[in-house]
Amino acid sequence: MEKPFSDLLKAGGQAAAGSHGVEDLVAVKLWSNPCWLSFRINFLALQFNEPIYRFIEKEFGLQRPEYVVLYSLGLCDGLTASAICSSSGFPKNTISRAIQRLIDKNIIRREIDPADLRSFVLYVTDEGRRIVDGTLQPMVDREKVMLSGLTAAEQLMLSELLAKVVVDSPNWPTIINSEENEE
Amino acid sequence: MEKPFSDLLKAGGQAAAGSHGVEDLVAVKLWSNPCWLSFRINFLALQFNEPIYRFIEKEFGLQRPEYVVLYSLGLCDGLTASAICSSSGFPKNTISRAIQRLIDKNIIRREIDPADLRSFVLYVTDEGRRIVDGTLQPMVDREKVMLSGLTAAEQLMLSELLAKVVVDSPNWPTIINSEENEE
DNA sequence: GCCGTCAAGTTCCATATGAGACTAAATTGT
DNA sequence: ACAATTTAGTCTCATATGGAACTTGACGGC
Repeated sequence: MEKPFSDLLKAGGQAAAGSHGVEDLVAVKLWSNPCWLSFRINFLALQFNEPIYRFIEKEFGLQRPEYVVLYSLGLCDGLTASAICSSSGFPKNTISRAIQRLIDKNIIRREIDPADLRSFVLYVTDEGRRIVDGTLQPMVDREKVMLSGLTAAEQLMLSELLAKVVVDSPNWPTIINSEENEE
Repeated sequence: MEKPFSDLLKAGGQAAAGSHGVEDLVAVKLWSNPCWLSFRINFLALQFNEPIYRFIEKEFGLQRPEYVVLYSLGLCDGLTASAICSSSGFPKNTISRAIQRLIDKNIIRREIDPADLRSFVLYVTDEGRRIVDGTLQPMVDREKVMLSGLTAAEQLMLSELLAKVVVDSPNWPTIINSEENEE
């Protein structure tokens, strides 16, 4: 009887890794988990987000949705709220609130879009730019730390594989088909 | 002047990928983002979690922390609350509440740990097992969909690389060093 | 064996969060 | 050109969430 491919996948890298250090239940979730991808992804997301957002909150008094808005504008000034929503996955009322607060704090400013009177175009202020600049380094450093167990070639490979999956995402269904669709 | 390695990393796979399909701002966050890792990881975590937890909520009436507890016990029966906390990253009061609700719904049961009267050992009931069985397939399917853009070899490579990073995680500092430590 | 410290869970409470209703502007069809 | 539909953003409200204080049991030193 042959080992199915799914077993290979979930145990991927176990032999090479050994098991020093990592906690018992984490080890189980790593190596004996039919949903290996989601555990690994969620675990790593948490390892990044938790310290970073704790730092940003403490140092600059911004909570996560606020920082998401600011960071998006830092990458690409002049966005609308809805663009930020759909690229970040936060619901629009959460983003709307975050934008209000950032405006109140004078971290971003808002202009009416003459082309569409329903929407607003958002810009980072000098104060906002200062905050982005103050957070970028810790974030980049955190990523460096998290990647430090991989060789340069492995990092590049990981980057490429993840990007490939993200690029493929528009092809995925968003709805999970339950047994029957009633009505 | 040479292209620094960090630029290579963040643009990893761009040439191969093309840019069809993926939304404008997502494309920016993919290819022009100093924090490429955290964006990709968070984006993919969301793409998995959102539909799955929506489904579980609708179909079984469990919210995320409740399901996290149940899933953990499904992998490894007889855990304590604190073990689930530290492997999942949820705070202990959230996990405590989730456990209470699962007990009320007769999805798990709790026994006193004779070795430590402070803690309880948790077990999945038949009803709980039924729920785990009912959710596993959709979760595995969702992962399959998300990975369908990669070849089998690439999937294995991704699995190994992510595992390697997770295994390395005990070596990372949890605290971000701000400029100065007051007091 | 007793005291100070630590660890497991629970409770309290202020706050963040998101579903859904709502307003107003754009767009589409006829 | 006007109704019908869609889209941007806001508001209301019930609920989920996590920090911090708290309770109880374990453990280590003397």
